[in-house]
Amino acid sequence: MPRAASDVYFQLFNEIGILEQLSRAVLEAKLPDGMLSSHFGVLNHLARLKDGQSPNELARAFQVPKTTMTHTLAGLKKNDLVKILPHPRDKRSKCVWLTDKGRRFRETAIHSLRPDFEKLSKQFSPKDVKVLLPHLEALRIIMDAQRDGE
Amino acid sequence: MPRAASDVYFQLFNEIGILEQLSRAVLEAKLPDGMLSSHFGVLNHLARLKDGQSPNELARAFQVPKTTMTHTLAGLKKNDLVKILPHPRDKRSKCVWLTDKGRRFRETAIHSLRPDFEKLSKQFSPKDVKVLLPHLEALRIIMDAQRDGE
DNA sequence: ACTATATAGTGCGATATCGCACAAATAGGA
DNA sequence: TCCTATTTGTGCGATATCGCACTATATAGT
Repeated sequence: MPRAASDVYFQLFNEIGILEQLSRAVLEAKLPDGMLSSHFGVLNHLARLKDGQSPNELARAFQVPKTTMTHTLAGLKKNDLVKILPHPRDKRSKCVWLTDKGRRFRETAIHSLRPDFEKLSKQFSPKDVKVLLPHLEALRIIMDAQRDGE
Repeated sequence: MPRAASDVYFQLFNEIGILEQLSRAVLEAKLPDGMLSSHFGVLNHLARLKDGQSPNELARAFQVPKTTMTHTLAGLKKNDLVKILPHPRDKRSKCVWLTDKGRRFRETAIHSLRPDFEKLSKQFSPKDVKVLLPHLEALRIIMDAQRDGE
């Protein structure tokens, strides 16, 4: 692979990294005190896809060590945002479920971001987003698959 | 702003967040032992833009508390990847410069990512990247400006 | 010049994240 | 069945990150 090609990939992930920093700051500014983007991320994941997943599945989904997920889940559980039940068949494992409070919390957090999106939309329209989004999704799906692949 | 519009922005940043997790894992897998993406990020920033910046400027660039940057820079300095000199005029401030070792380290790290990019390119070509990159840059510039703006 | 305010960097304690190692349970093969 | 290897979650200690408060310096207003 020629250097120029390698460089564009590097640039791509550099931009993604910067954008993540910026958007995380916007999100965390809206979250209540002890709440971190890692907590919100788990709530959002459970709500978007499905809850009842195991801590281990969550750890792999977030590319984070199991111990970190144990800790994050403990925080969510302490605030009654999730409930953690034993797995019905596998006695090693557990299942993480959203509580009603957890669902409401996520909804509220998303809602509170609307003014930020509103402001952004004046310079970067929803149509611009709709152009961008499919490409990002495609890239994400590919990278996700390559990760599982080995 | 209608809910549907708000949702696409949320989706956008969700994808960006996931992609950042995935790419950070790829990078950190290639970094030597005590080295973290936060360290590499600073080296890369100093190399891409310009070195000689103050710890405070770096902290603001990375959206991170000053104390965190102090700590990160201490780690880089300990490994002779940066040198930290007093600011010539402002006695409160300091200037962070890359050492030759720091520059080489960054080059090596970037080089070591080439096989990963190579693999990715089979499903997501450099041309695909070139379509994506300008949109991301535009968004990043806008968000960066809005952040400074207030 | 003097005072009040703002800014740069850091020490300190709290929390988050990580790597290692382990116990309990499961899965797979002889 | 029995033995081994794998998987799941967690305790523990180390490092990273964060918020608060403080010192030293610089800036602004008078």
